[in-house]
Amino acid sequence: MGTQQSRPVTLRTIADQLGLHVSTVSRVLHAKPDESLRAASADTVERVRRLADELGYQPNPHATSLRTRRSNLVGVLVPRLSDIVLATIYEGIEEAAAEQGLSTFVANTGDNPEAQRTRTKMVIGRRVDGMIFGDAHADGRFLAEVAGRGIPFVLVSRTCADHPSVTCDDYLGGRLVADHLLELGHRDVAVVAGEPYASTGIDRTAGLVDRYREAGLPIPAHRITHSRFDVPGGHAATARLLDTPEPPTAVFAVNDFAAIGAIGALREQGLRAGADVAVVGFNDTPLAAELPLPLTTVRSPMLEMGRRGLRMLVRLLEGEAVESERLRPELVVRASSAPRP
Amino acid sequence: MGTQQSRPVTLRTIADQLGLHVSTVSRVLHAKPDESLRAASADTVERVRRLADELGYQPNPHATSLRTRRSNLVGVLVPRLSDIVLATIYEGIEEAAAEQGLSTFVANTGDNPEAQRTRTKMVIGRRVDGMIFGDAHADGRFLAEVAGRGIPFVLVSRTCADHPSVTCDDYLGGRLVADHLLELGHRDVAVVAGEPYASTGIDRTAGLVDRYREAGLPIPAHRITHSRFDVPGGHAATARLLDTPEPPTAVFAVNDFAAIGAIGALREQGLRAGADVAVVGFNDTPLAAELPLPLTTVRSPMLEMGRRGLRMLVRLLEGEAVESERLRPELVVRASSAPRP
DNA sequence: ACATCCTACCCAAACGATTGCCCCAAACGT
DNA sequence: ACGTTTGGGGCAATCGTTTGGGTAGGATGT
Repeated sequence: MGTQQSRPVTLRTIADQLGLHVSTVSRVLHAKPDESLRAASADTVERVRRLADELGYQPNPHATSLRTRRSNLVGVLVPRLSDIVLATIYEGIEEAAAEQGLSTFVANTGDNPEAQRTRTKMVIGRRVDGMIFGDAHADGRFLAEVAGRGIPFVLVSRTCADHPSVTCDDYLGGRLVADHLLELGHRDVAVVAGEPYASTGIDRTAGLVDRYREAGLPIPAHRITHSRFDVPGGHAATARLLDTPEPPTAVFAVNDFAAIGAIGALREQGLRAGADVAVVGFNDTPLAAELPLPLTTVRSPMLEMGRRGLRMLVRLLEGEAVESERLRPELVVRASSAPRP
Repeated sequence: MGTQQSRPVTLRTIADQLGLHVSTVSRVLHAKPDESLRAASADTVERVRRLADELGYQPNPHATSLRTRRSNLVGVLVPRLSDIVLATIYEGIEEAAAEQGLSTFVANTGDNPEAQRTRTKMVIGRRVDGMIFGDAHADGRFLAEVAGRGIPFVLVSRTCADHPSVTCDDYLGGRLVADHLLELGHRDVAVVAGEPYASTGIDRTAGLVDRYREAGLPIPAHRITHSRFDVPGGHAATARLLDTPEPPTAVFAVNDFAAIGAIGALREQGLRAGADVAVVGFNDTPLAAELPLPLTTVRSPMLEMGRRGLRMLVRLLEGEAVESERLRPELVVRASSAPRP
């Protein structure tokens, strides 16, 4: 824990106490084993190390960053941390960052372009080494700007153009859902497709739509509607989808929360989710399994996505060429998806 | 947006370009109106300002921090960001921090004392000006250590000893629940009390228990059981509570997620939440209103708690004396709390 | 005409760590 | 015996800001 209370211990504290020069102490403490051997005698190395942790020495990161032009900081932008999906991804990022000795700044942008700009500027002002965006918009304008300014970054959760990203294979996820619903006999499915600018929703929808088309059952446009990624969003969207002479026999919501909203909307119309209408979500958030009506959903490796995203950024910062990763989703069948009535 | 791409623009860039000394530029850019007037002529001030934002100058925070020994950084520790309650509180913190020109580091500790120690150390190593703990443990040992080291901090969500904190008035919240259940005629209520080290659960429980005692209906010890603050935790705890000859007619779970778990456990026993057994949660998370069985709960001002927590820390850093704040909870009655059958 | 006071700046020393270069002494080679 | 290497460290500049002191030249006061 270090015995110091007021005076911060610096390299000089140690150097003076040992009659050495700060540069020597710096080399001893900083360099890897191979280096420190030629920096000082084994005996000196030992004395320096011992005193350093006796005093609880911790290098001043501001001084280091100033000198090295490397902050060991990364900025993370997400739509909302109170969305458990992004929160979990961020947990992965933070975990991996800590392992690498990096720290992260995270900020919400609410998917608002202006906030994206101002928050990015703030974060860059803090001299981060790189950034991770969890709120990429399909139109890619903002990210093009950032790339143009030479800031290294990677994307998580959503893809955009060919910026490096770590995502779930959302398209495949959509296909898995289609396979499942086809198998259950559903010929008429509606999609709560999420925000139109999010690749997650776009790709999940595309996967399902393509698979249905391949099965000879093209999904008409009026069966697809956009929505927010939350409960009220899913509720409203589903209400719209049900406002038709013949309601669909299955609803695919591209997000678990939207799916919960969908269940609510169904109930409101006197339809029983899981019996009259199959409902499938996406992400397998912890709640899905524990709902009164356990939710069929697609598990996406959120924590892993965050971890890999950070490691990809690190490789990028080291100058390596990186390639986008697409993680494998997995269908989890539960009670909410019933066979076609 | 700044026209620079590679060479960072510093005070010197501006000074050289204007034939001034960096110190002059620094004063012009840094000081408040009253100061900058005596730092340079109105004309010079104007030229400096114009060039600064033409070049998109952003002060290097590492240099500033090194010099001033103030980092404008605050560290935040929470049990888990993927818990929506803490995530929301953190959003409030981050929001308020941004308004004050501060940045935050946030880390999960999982309520694990060792993680609390190592993460705190990391954060302090980053030279934060102060900290906010959302994971205080009732036993206060760790926080006493931190206080002993002279790190300024405040608590949010949970209280501990007399460290300054911003919390919901959890005790009152518990009483509100008791009032409600008493009014409904419930004479036999069980409590899913959360983690034993969290003041939230402790106080909410105490509020309910005290009120019931005052009503002449003391709650026996076997009606109270601890649990994790999540769905499986609430499920398991409720299962234990139901494993008795005469099940209670109402269950108070000190957290919405635990309440959802409780509803599941009831169903498993063939009991209908909201009909056979009243269920009340706490926090009024966005889900509560949207559940298949809308949940009676107590609204706690989570975002506001975060915002106030940060502002309290700022006051503390400015040397003001601060006093703990207890925010008002509000009972929200929904379908899950039925009158006693 | 002299001291005095502003005005509008400049100087230089920090803050703490990193790093290319230099240097001294002992050891070594031939 | 003398030049060369090597082991063990010291020197000093540098990163970008802040801030407690100057100081030169003009205006002001008497």
